[in-house]
This record gives sequence, structure tokens and C-alpha cells, in this order.
Amino acid sequence: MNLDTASEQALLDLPHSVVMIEKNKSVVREGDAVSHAWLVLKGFCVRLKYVGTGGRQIVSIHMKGDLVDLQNALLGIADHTVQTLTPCKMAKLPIRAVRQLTDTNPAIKDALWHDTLVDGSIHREWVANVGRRDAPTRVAHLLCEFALKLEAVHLGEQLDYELPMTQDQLADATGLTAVHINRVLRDLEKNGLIERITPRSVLIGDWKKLAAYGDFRSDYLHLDMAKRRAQGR
Amino acid sequence: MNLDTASEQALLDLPHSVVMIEKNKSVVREGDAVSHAWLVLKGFCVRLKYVGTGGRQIVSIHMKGDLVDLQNALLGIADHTVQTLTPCKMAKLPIRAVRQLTDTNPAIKDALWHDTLVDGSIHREWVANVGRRDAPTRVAHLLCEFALKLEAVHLGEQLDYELPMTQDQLADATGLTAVHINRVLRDLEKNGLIERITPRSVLIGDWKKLAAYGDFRSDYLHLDMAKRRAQGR
DNA sequence: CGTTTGGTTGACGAAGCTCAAAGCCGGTGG
DNA sequence: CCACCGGCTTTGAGCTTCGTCAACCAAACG
Repeated sequence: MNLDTASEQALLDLPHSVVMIEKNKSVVREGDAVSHAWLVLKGFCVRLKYVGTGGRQIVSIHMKGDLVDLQNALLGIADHTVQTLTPCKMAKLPIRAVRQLTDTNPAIKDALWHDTLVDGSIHREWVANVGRRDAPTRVAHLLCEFALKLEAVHLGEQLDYELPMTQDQLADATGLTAVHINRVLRDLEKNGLIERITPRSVLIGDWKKLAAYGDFRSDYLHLDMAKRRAQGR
Repeated sequence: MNLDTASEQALLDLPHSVVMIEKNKSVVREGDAVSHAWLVLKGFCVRLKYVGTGGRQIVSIHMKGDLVDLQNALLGIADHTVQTLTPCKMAKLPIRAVRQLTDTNPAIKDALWHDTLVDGSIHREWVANVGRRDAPTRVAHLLCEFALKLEAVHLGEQLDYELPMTQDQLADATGLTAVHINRVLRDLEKNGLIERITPRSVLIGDWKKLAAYGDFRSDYLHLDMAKRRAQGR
């Protein structure tokens, strides 16, 4: 999550409603006029775009503490869809109240701006990932990103977690097909880069090995530097 | 360009130096500590990332009026490289002065924040473009985006322009190879979607046809709505 | 003029896609 | 409790798109 605790609290001090949303539901649809921003309290969701031929591309994955759809809300018209992967608990914040908060509290505005800057940095890495890495590298990279993000919000061990996504959804995130994702995961396992007890579980035996294989350097996530350095990542 | 004229002027009222940079030079390198933001006054440049296997991915293309590297500057460490495509005239703005300006002038801060929001929207479209569109569609999409951006800054006709990029660079922007770009351009021409007098020139006979072929809808650029509507795009 | 840079084309190969079938697992209703 | 069902995963066979390698060409430039 790119928001600091104080800013998150300030947002939650705004009048808002808390909503439970079942899995595979669109919270916001591309093209909608948007009047609310959504803060994920629990569960996983993605932002995605549909392309002409019927395909879809997931452009980011979100979890607890992420403010999704601030982008849509501030620009007025949604340029992408927000969809849940799992049942989600979300805070629904009227964009008008958010604006008022940022206008009276420059520190919050800076924090939210910073959030959009990090968001952009992650997008750039994704462009590079889907544009220039081959399939196994691309998938390994995604697994690494997911691992670090999960750990950053204390949702699990970095080296042992459950993917909240089907192979179809992994395919939409990497620009591949579900069938190929399946084969790539099998090969990653065969090559000792991950272990899988169930299809969704990921166990990373050697972080450095997987990160090297996946061409993963965590800088673009702009997570807490000191912490990562202490852990040698 | 995503900045309004007033904000651009406010930036240029800051103490700054104007620099001429020859073509194919890196202005900022990935990993650098960054202390300046750069405003493009003339010429074309790109932002790009290198991946492990030696490849590069262009993540955005910039022209007159674009504030490149605000992202890098505000995050402190460059997560991408900025490189010129042509000789460029650029204003070099100390980030400290920019911060001071935004801290005392909320309207400017909003304008720059808006700029990063639009930047993010374009990144998302690029993820979808390289992730989920086939090569000819992808290239057509890029040609459309370029056409609209050029016209938005009055650098040329929307339907008839010169690409400031080699086919190598087009390949790096689309996640393809130069050879394949060459073939795709040939085929686009053969199919009557574009005409080319010289290798770099692009003449779009029928905008709607190319836009439909390239799965291009301009919303994500967040350009002046009224104007586009009047022109039926 | 030679050299360099970028564009063009052909032949071939590989990565990843499509189609299809089968297995697995959890949930649901009889 | 068991049978069935639907969503997800797995695997195979064949094919397409795009990449690689290599040669040649054209224009620009010193």
C-alpha cells in the first residue's frame, strides 16, 4: 500500500459507508461517471481494461489499504474497470469529501499525490513486464511483486502465500493465456523456483533466485527502503 | 500535453535554465538521484526502462509542453530513463523550486497532480496495448495516439505527420521487433489504413477507419473534450 | 565518395495460442 | 451419503504470430 497510516486514518474519518462486495463484481465500470473513491479494507481486487477483440488486461492488483479508483474519481470518468477477485470489504468515500479534505489539508494532498506517483511507477514496470519479458520471466516477476506487497501489508509471509487469482486472471494480468500460464507455473516448479502444494499456493524457496530469474528489483514499488535493505532484498 | 497554459507559465516563471540536448541522449538515467524536473520546449523524447535481458521498453513519448520526469523528481530516485529522440530544447527546473511553488500555490499543485493522473491513465492504456492487442492493432493504436497528441500541441496535422522515431524505437514502444514493425507498417499501408511517402511519414486517409482498426478511443488521453467532440473523434 | 544509420526483404525457427478433452474439487440437491 | 454439476486446472496436438539471422539497399553525412 502506498498510503501512510495517518492519511488512511484521515480518509476513514471522513463520512463514508462500508460495503461488502462479493467476488467477481465490478465496483466501477469503464466509462462510468465516478463520484466515489474506494478504499480496500479487506480482500483483493484489480483494475482492468477491455480491448476491442473481447480480451481484457488487468493493469493492477490491489489489497488492504489500497485506495483504488482515486484516479477515476479525480478525472471524473472511469478510464478503467475496478473488479473484485475475492469478497471485499471496502470503504466508499464521496469524492467531494476527499477533495475538501485535500484542499484543507496539504499533507493529505501530498500523500494522495504520492500515491498516484507510485501508482504510475508500478504501471511503468508493468508496461515493461508485458512488453519486453518472456512468459516465464513475466510470471516470476508478478509472483515477486505480489509477495512483497502482501508482506508489506502483513497479509502473509513473503515466501509462502496463496494467490487470490485464477490462472485465467493471471493470464489477463500478464498478457498471456490461461493455458500458457499453467505450463509456465509447471515449469517454474520443475526448475525449483517455486513449490505448489495446491494450484494456488506459492512457496518461494529461494527469494534471490526467483527475483533474479524474474528480473525483479523492488525499487519501483517505492516501499519502505530501510526495511527492505535490512532484509537484504 | 496535460498541463494547462497557466501552470506551464508558472513553472517557466521559476528560476531555471534552458538546455539544448542532442538526439539519443539520456537526460536522466534509471537509478539516478534526481533533483530537477524537465519541461520539453521543443523536440521529442521518451521515457523507457531497461530489462534484464538487454531489451528496452519505451513507456511514454513526449513532446512540447510535457513535463517529463516530474515523477522521478518527486520520488527522488529515477525509476526510468529519459532519453531524447530528436534534438530537444528543455527547461531544467530545480525540484526544490517546484515544490515551493506547489506548496504556496494549490492550483498549481492540483494541475501537476492532474498531470500525473493523466500520465497514469495513459500508462494503463499502454499496458493494455502491449499486453492484449496483436501487432498491427498495437501499431495502429500508437499511430492514432501520436496523431492526436501532435495536433493537441499544434505540431502538425492530425492526419499527416512525420514520426520522430526509427522503426527500432517504434519496436521498443510496442514490445515488438524492428523487423516486425517494418512488416506491420507495410501491411497497414497495403490495407489502405495509412500512406507513407517516406518511411517516417504517416498519412491517415480515413481517421475513423484507422481508429477502429487500432481499437483507439481517445478518452484515456483526457484531452479537451469539447474540441474532440466538435471534430467527431 | 566511403561510411554509417536506418529501412526492407527472405528463410527459418520458436514462443505462445487455439482447440479439445479429461481430471479435480468443492458445493448442492436428491 | 452420494451423485451430479460447475468452475478451475492440466495436458496434448497442431498452428500462427512474431522473432532471429542474414543479406541487401537507400539516404544522409562527413
